[in-house]
Amino acid sequence: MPKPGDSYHHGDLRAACLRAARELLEEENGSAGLSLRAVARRAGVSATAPYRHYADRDALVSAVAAVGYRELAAKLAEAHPAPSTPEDLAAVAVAYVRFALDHPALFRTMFVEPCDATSEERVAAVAAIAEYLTENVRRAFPNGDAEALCTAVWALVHGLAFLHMDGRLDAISPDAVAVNVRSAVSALFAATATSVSRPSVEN
Amino acid sequence: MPKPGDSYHHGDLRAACLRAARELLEEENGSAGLSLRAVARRAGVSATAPYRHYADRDALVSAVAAVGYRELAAKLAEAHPAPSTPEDLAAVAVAYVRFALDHPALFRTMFVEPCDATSEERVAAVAAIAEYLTENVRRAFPNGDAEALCTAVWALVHGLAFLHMDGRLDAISPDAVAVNVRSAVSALFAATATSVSRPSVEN
DNA sequence: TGTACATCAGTGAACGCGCGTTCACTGATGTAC
DNA sequence: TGTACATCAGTGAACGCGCGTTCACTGATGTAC
Repeated sequence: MPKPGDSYHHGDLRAACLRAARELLEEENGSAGLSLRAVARRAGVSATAPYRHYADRDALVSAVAAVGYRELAAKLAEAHPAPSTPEDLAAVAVAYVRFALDHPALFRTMFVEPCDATSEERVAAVAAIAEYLTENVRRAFPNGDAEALCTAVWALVHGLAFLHMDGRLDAISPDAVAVNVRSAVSALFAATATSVSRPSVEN
Repeated sequence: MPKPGDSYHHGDLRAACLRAARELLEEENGSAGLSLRAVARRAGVSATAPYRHYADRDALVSAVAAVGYRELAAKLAEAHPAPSTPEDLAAVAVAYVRFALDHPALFRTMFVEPCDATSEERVAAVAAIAEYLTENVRRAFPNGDAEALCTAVWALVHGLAFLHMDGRLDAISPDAVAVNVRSAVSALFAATATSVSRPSVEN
């Protein structure tokens, strides 16, 4: 017996739309936004079918963004399940930038499309990432201002992601990018480690 | 006697298009891209008139982006004409973020629209900013790795700009944003100051 | 100084496009008896 | 187990829109004589 909403005529068109959207974003060459019609076409369904599952284009886009946030969160966790040292955090930072470079169109959709405050799914997904980051930073720097450091780190990796995506920095290979990210992030962590009078092994 | 290309029928429609585009970007509510027709409308001219001055839409957009880069460069220089200390640089960083928040649509056009490598004007304007940043960082940290630090700082302010623009960080007032930026940037500078064995007054 | 002419900036109709969204529909599905 | 029916996912035609771009044009300008 199929799960509710799972296998009607099409067989879970809702999920199929998300998948189609993801595919389109992966292939995306230009900068054109996601279109409902293109998604329907890709899902092999009439242009109006998605309206059975999404109120309008914005609802679809918000849902796609939510998927993206969840995937990003998974990648970060995968980079290090429970980061507790600056080195661990640096690995997470590298994963963040790598995700952006691996899925630029999705990343843009997540962050550039206007934030739909009414999409609970999306809001929850973003909040989950923010919490994850803050929690990890707090663990790595128990005596620091986790809030501020978290903002700085997020901004740093976010900026690196965008600048690299836009070709503003000329690190060609993924490895070079990783080195780049790692050194920038560790500089930031070093600053915090020294500035927040924290018991140091060396001293 | 009018300068060449200055006062034909319209009186420098080329410049008028740029002005119109700027106005549209200032007013921009949504996320819709700049359209040639909208620019023409705004300039009080037929839809096809701009084609006398721009090969196509991309050419116009690239020209607008170039204007934006020049304005940004001016704002940075205005924040501090020749920054030589970390504090001076922090002021420049604040100016960068403020520019983005004051002109979000323009900023997006500058950085999100695909980079047209064939637009000399645009390439030159970007290069000018990169040089300006590197030069200043080099002056402030003569013994540091200016290249790397420059990337980190740029990424940091760029990320802060985008996260703030997208409402991901909840600093409401411009002043709060400035404080935010300043503390993040100075953390980064502090790291560099300590890590690059540089003569310190305190020690 | 006056006239004839070449230049070329701006016009307006037209093209084909993809878009978001509406609407009345149709037909497969699950369910009540 | 078999039939009648209600539900509702997906259809397809249609709407009005703004877009980028083309084309033959027109009419103001600057210039040559």
